[in-house]
Amino acid sequence: MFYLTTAIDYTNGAPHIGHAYEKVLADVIARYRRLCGDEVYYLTGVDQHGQKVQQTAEKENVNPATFAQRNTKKFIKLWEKLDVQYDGWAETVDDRHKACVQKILTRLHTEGQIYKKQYKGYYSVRQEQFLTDKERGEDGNFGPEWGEVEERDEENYYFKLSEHAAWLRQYVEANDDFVIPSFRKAEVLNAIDRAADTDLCISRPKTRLRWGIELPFDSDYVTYVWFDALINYISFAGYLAEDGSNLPEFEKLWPANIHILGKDILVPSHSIYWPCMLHAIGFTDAQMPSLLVHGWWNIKGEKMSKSIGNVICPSALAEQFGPEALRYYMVRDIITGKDSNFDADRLVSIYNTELANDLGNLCNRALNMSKRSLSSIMEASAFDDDDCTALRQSLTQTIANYRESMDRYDTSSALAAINQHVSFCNGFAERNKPWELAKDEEQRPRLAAILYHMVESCAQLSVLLTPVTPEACTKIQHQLRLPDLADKKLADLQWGLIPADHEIGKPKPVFPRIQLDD
RNA sequence: CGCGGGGUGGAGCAGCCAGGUAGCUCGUCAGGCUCAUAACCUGAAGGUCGUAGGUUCAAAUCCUACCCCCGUAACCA
Repeated sequence: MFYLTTAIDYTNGAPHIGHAYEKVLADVIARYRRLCGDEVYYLTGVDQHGQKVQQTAEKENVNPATFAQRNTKKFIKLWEKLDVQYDGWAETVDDRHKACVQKILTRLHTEGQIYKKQYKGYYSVRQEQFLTDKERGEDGNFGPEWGEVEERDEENYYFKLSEHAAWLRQYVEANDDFVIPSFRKAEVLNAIDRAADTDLCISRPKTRLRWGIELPFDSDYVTYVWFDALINYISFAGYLAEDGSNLPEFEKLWPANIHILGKDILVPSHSIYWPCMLHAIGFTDAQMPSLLVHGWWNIKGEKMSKSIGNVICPSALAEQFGPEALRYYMVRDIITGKDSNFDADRLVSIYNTELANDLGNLCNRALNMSKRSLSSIMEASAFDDDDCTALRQSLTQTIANYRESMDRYDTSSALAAINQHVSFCNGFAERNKPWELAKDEEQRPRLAAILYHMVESCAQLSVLLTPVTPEACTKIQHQLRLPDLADKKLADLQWGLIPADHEIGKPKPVFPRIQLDD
């Protein structure tokens, strides 16, 4: 079983390109694992609790549940539009999730992992947060942006994070695949040292925050973000689930093969709090998940932000260019783990060259020539030569490279591998000139072999590309009149997917070029 | 003061962890082809791999110092 999750998105606003990237990346990986023949469980969802949601809802004069639900719908709609197919959907308001959270809190409280402590400090009423010395200006006072600042005493509950720091350090040092890519490891180790002597506040008094899960041992408090949001990864996987809860069997899913998340939430939440929480609950080293950390899409070199006003709406892009063009771009023009610049012109350029001109055109010319000179019958031929052998080798190599890259979650080079074979096929056509062979009846066996090699390539490529552009691949398979290709696994990709004397269908461009008007 | 990432032909990037002819896509230029989605194929020009040292037979890749860009600054109760 391959269990993967994404971060759950905060329902305080509408989804942007970063949200879309993460879910599409996860979807591509999930579909790839299915192609490998794995059983896959893909969990994603939304984080609906918290102060921001409560505040924004109040401003709009609706209750937080309604507000959160309204935004949740925007996410669900987008995943439909982008053809993101998940198996489990996590909403933190779900009663099954709440029950799991409360069971865990009860247990840790009973075991003394959670304790109550008083804190005294300066509190900004406007920002609704305590202030530290870092918030002080150069003159030592809190600036006007904080509004009225008052001294407050407040009691809260803390999780004994510090007790797990030593364990975590040795675990992270010993396990290179805990954080992927590995260059993020240093960051995590540094953060562990900083967290070593600090415990984690996990509550808010209801006087300040009502919109959350109540502490099972103190009804004056709700739990704050960590013990709510992070637990979704196990609660919706069936951890401590009641009978009849309609959740998966936890033992089958856990540990998660990968939690996919952005670099912004690696430290401290996912790389420190989460493993320590799991450790506190009793999970062993072998039961720890891996973290696949992706980078950000920047806009013209700048971070995307509402205040700059450069936020990109994935839904509008999907409508303008088509969901598959967007999917392809998002896993092609960024190296998993690193940042990249989002650029609609590049999206169009990459789509037009790689999908329309190269692959789409290859399919189209192969089918069209077969139709014209073979009446669409892929007749058997005994002809073979070095170039045909080279094409078959190229395809074998492409599949191997594709797998190797996908296994590292490097979607960009996996697609590059596909493109390499597409280029080979287009060159193959130029070298063998089937349009000339067709004029000479004596060349018929060679003609049939050349076209077979091209059409067979289209068939195999249509399987390889399925995780990224499922719709288009279905279209190709339909034109080949081989709908069964949709059920093929990678292991089935042996030469000869096209049966001898099989009749293929009519060509129609599957990746129409995108024309920009201006 | 910190921490993380980055500086590679016009543009965008890979390569660096496990040193050994500098690679990819786009763009540019010159040819070719005509089956195809004004597509496709071939060839060419273009880089002292941020700077300065060091290690080595050999460094984009390892070490040291420095410069520049981006992000982040936990815990915030």
